[in-house]
Amino acid sequence: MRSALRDEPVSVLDRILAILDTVRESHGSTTITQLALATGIPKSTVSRLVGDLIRQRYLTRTEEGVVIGLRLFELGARASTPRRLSVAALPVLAELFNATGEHLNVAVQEGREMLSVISVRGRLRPVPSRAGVRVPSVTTALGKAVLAFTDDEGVLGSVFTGLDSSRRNTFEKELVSVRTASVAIDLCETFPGVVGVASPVLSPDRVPVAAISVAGPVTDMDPHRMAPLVRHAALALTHRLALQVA
Amino acid sequence: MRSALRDEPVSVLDRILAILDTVRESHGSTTITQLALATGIPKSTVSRLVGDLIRQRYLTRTEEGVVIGLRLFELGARASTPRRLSVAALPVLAELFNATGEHLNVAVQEGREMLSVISVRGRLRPVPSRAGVRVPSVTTALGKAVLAFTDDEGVLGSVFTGLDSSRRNTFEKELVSVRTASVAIDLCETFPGVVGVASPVLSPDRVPVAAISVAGPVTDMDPHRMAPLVRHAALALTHRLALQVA
DNA sequence: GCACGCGTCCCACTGGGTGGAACCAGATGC
DNA sequence: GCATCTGGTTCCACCCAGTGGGACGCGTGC
Repeated sequence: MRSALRDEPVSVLDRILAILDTVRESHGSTTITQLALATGIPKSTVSRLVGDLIRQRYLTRTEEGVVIGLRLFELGARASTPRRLSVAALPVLAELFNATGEHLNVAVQEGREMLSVISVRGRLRPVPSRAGVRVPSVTTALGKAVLAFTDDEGVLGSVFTGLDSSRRNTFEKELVSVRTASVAIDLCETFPGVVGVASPVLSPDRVPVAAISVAGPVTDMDPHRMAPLVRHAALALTHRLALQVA
Repeated sequence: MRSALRDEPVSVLDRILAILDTVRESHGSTTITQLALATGIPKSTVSRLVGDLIRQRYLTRTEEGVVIGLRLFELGARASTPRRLSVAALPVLAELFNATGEHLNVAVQEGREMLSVISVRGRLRPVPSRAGVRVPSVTTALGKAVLAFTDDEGVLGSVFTGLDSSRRNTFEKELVSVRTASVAIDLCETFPGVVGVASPVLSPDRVPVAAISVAGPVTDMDPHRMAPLVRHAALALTHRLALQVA
């Protein structure tokens, strides 16, 4: 039916979430018309839904268009996983930052990508990642660190799709070596000129729940000097999370 | 109609937002049944909606119940106002923290309360406020700093309600003096043993958009020493925001 | 003036949402 | 063992909330 560029959301909930996600993806701001086009929802419906969301301050209208509102910020700040990780990771990150001075990240797996949950600014400019942004799992150190310890065939499969068989083979080899070293390296694969070094954070039953990484300029940061520091931090975080149970 | 303890949400959107807000308010976690009771929505409907929200990862199920999920964290991290403020405030906060070493907050007005948008840990334990939490406008330095510069009668009125006429009178006098000093003080009114000192951040057309505050132990922090530092920081932030327009 | 683009509003139609009831699953009591 | 309770899920016939095409208002640029 309909023009249907994509799966058009039918249920009210799907529509609302589609609108929210589209607003998020539109860095900066969107208009009603753009939202209607992007989501495939009729303009009048978008107008009504967005109006309601603005009234509840889940969205806000600025001169430049519609943006995420304060209520969503409030909700996001209470999200369970990021909070638990923050509490446990703060002292670990402080120590790691003292030792390195570089850009730090703690990220969790989200679909076939990694979602940065905490981010500490180092000297890198522009900042390659902030809390709340996604980075690809295949190329980043964060992603490789987690994937190397993942048993879930579904996730691995979905990440592999899109790689031709030769790249896939070298990638699987890389994961094996990451598994033995407990450290993954991203040599300018994701951001030009940026090296990343990451190590996985495991739950008590050895399921990877997150990864912690250091990133710096390729010209001036030695990944092999960073490796033990990052591994130590990840182990410390793993340990603190295990205790945190409460 | 119906039993109606409160305004029962009818539209799907209202129901979803009511559920999300209830999950947020339940520090920790909730169950389907508790949500149904709190929102007045039939259990079967809550079950279906929550199920959908979990499927989309806006909520997550843990052993202890339902909690805020990663997608909401992602959305919240992209919220417009907090981001703009963060970018502008970071260097200002860094300087203020160097000068004081105390707990810092940047907050915006949200209804009759203040919503903390950025929070820097000082030596206070337990931490009185974190990013994403609300504090009352009437007692906090943050709230008074903003209220003193607000013209909106509606907001002032709604904050005043609940104060008897004598308290209201002294409060109005306090706001006048805050207006001349550009600094508000909270002497253990909100948290026992905690002093707060705040100064407003204004938009170019002199509407209060936020406030910046220092908080420390009453035993060991002199509010009058802090006042000029906080005022300076607020002015700097006001200035940086005015430039940021772009 | 006219045309265009964006947002809002209107209102008759209809199918997605609803919710009471039945059903599971696990825990607790006797 | 059976009965009971408490959480959660599933079913499905009914019906009204949500829908969306179209009209409208407003600003803007030609």
